[in-house]
Amino acid sequence: MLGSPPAERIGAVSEMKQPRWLTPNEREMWMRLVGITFLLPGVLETQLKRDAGLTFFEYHVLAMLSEADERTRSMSDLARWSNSSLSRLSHVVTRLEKQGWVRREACPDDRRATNAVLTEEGFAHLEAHAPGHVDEVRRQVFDVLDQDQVRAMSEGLGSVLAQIDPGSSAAPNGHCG
Amino acid sequence: MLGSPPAERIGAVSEMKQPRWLTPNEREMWMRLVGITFLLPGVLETQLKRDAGLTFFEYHVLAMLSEADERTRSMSDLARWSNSSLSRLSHVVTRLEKQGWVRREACPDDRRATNAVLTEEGFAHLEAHAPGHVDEVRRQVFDVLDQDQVRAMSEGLGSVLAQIDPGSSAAPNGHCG
DNA sequence: CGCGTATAGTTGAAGGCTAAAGTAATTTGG
DNA sequence: CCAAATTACTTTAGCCTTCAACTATACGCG
Repeated sequence: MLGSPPAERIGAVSEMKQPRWLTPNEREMWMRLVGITFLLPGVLETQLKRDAGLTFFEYHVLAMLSEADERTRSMSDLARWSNSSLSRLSHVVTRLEKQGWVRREACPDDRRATNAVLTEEGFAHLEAHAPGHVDEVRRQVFDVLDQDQVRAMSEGLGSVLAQIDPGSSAAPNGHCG
Repeated sequence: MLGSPPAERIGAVSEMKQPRWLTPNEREMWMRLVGITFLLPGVLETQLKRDAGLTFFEYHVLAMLSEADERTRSMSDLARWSNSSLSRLSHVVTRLEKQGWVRREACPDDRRATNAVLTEEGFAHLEAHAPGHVDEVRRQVFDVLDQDQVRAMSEGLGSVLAQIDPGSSAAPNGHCG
């Protein structure tokens, strides 16, 4: 239900606003993209859960924190950087806090804001398991792509991402306070 | 925690098995792919839930059924076609059954097997809302890509998908019975 | 100032997903 | 031809996510 329907059903000339069905090429790409969005997180999560006790999303949150100034970001910024809602992030940070990998701090400048800080243990845990994760990413993704393909996909994916998340390119890097 | 670490930490020549960190190009592509896998399903689901009362995954299941022989597939085949576990599919089909969009049928040939059948109402519902969904897919994805980009991405995504789901290309089309 | 609105974040309930275990039928291998 | 292993599917429980509601602070402006 994505490509064009049987010819008989297109007949009615008077019909307004024919849906712009996907071409065969588009449909093929679409099926593949859907397949990847469905399967890739699960594949990576299997390795992460087994080796590091982390969700793919949790790993990503820790990684985004590790690259921030002073390993600290406001919840809102961290949500933007990890492509999540504030609510989802809040729940996850609560979990990570219980593990001792992240700590919440009040922001002195803006008393509405909360900073999430990656703890030493959190950083150590990430550092310990990053190589295994990167290896898995390589095995599943980059080992089957050559440099030109990487460049081409990066370009296309960048366009789509800019479309679905216009705010992402404007993400600040700092924390508050 | 995906690109190379600061130079000081690479110093130890004797260190075995340096992780194969991502190059800047790879890292850029990776961040974009992760962003899309996190955000795209949600974006499409917003439209689908509002207009059709369907999850992205539910829509996909109905779509895969609609294209099968007699709009019927065994649960196992349907799971393969919709990139899901049998368990997830079973839950979803139960839900779709309650809505009257899908019906389960025993398979006469193999009494372990169950066929999922798209009902008339299910097909009508899909047909009614497919144009809106396709429009959304176009807006979010294909309107920002030219034909060459579509071909290039299709190729790259195909390689990755083949890697993470070797069984997907061998999916049969028929139902049992 | 003070009112309305926007921003920042948390929480709780409802529902979906995963993993593991359970049932049942079929195939395989001795 | 029977036991063991495999395949097909369902179910239960627990975790995760989403959605809506709520608190609290900051900003805009008449």
